[in-house]
Amino acid sequence: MSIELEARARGKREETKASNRQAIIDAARIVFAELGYGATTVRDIIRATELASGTFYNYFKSKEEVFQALQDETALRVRPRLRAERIRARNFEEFVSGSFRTFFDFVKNDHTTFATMRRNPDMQRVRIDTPEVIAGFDELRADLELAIANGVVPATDADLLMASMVGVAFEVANHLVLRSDLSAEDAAKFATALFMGGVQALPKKAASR
Amino acid sequence: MSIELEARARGKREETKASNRQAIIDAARIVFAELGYGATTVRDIIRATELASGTFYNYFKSKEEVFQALQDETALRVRPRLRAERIRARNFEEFVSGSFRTFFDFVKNDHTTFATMRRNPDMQRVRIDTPEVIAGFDELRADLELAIANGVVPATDADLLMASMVGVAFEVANHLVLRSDLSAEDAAKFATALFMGGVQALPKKAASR
DNA sequence: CGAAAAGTTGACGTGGCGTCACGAATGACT
DNA sequence: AGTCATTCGTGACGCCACGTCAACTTTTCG
Repeated sequence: MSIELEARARGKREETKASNRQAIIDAARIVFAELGYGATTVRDIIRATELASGTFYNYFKSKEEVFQALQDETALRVRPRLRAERIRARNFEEFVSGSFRTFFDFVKNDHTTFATMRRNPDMQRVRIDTPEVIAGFDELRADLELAIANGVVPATDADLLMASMVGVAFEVANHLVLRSDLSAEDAAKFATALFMGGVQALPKKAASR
Repeated sequence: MSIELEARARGKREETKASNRQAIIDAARIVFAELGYGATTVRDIIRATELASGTFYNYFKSKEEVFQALQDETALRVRPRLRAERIRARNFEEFVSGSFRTFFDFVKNDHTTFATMRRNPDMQRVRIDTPEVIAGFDELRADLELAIANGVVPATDADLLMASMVGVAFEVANHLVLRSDLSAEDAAKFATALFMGGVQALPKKAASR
């Protein structure tokens, strides 16, 4: 019923296109999680769908591109939460703690996404900063610049401050996944304290970038 | 002459083994830097040597293993410098600033090593934490635990503190390579200030790990 | 010197890659 | 409803990288 409605609204062509694309992405998520990113081949992904090999290439150029689509899907879920948290913040402490807590909570709960990057032969990590992820970084930098302009944060290099927050977030997130004795809350408290104490001491700079 | 001496001392067998292994590593360094890690194939590396394809597999199982050997070579150069810097430190400020300065100096000067990870299709980063790299992390954590035991640093989670330093170091290093307006010294000053201000505020913890 | 051990070589079977000619499904138009 | 053009799924194909292995060459040792 709803399928028929959609078909009438969008046309059957559009319909199967969307469904094929999603089928590939869903299959890829499973296969990546099972074999690890490095070991997965395009063929593995195709086999996990009911499509022919040629069809894959109508939608994606390579497994890298599928992975990007996955990452973008994830980033699209997290980015608005982070943004909302920062906007809601009435002071810098809430800005920082809200960001870290939201991110770490997400990592703890959405194990699969991070597990993909982790389940790899040996100690190899793959990180792809997709457009959506980069946009998230830019957004954070812009918000930091705003905070600087408002005098909430001492004038310093916003780009480096952003990079530091990102670096700590990702690296601590790894330990969060590996250590069972570490809660998202404790990790967030740690990172927040580090930055709240740290920003006061940062070297002054005229304008950033 | 020196070759003959070495041959007599070590045996010709050992001699060519070492030379073959090094030839592969050297070729790999060039090829990785040229094509990027992801795009490089084992065959590309072999073609850059004068050896047959079968010979490669007498020395390495895959391109991953060659890359690990490269990483280990690099880590082996940096780790002692970092360690020395931390040992020489007479207080925690020197500990932190010495570490960051040494690391960032290395990244700025030894462009090739970091460039390999960077010259990749799109925005894909590959990071392999080899045994040597992990040993470096462990060493840093141990030194931090020592600093805590000596009361130079407030008692906190040494593992998280280590992760934070590593995260900031790597992420800022990326920006260091990309931004022409950023010197190793400025980056080190920034990171040092962040941590010197931050550690004072860190949440207390009984014993770490 | 001669035989055994160690190591090198490149051809080979396997399988993934991306393409493309074909045919089926769709939708536009009458 | 019927015709036609367009879009898209299909899978066989040529190409190349992979890792192996039997034959060959070099080194070692008695």
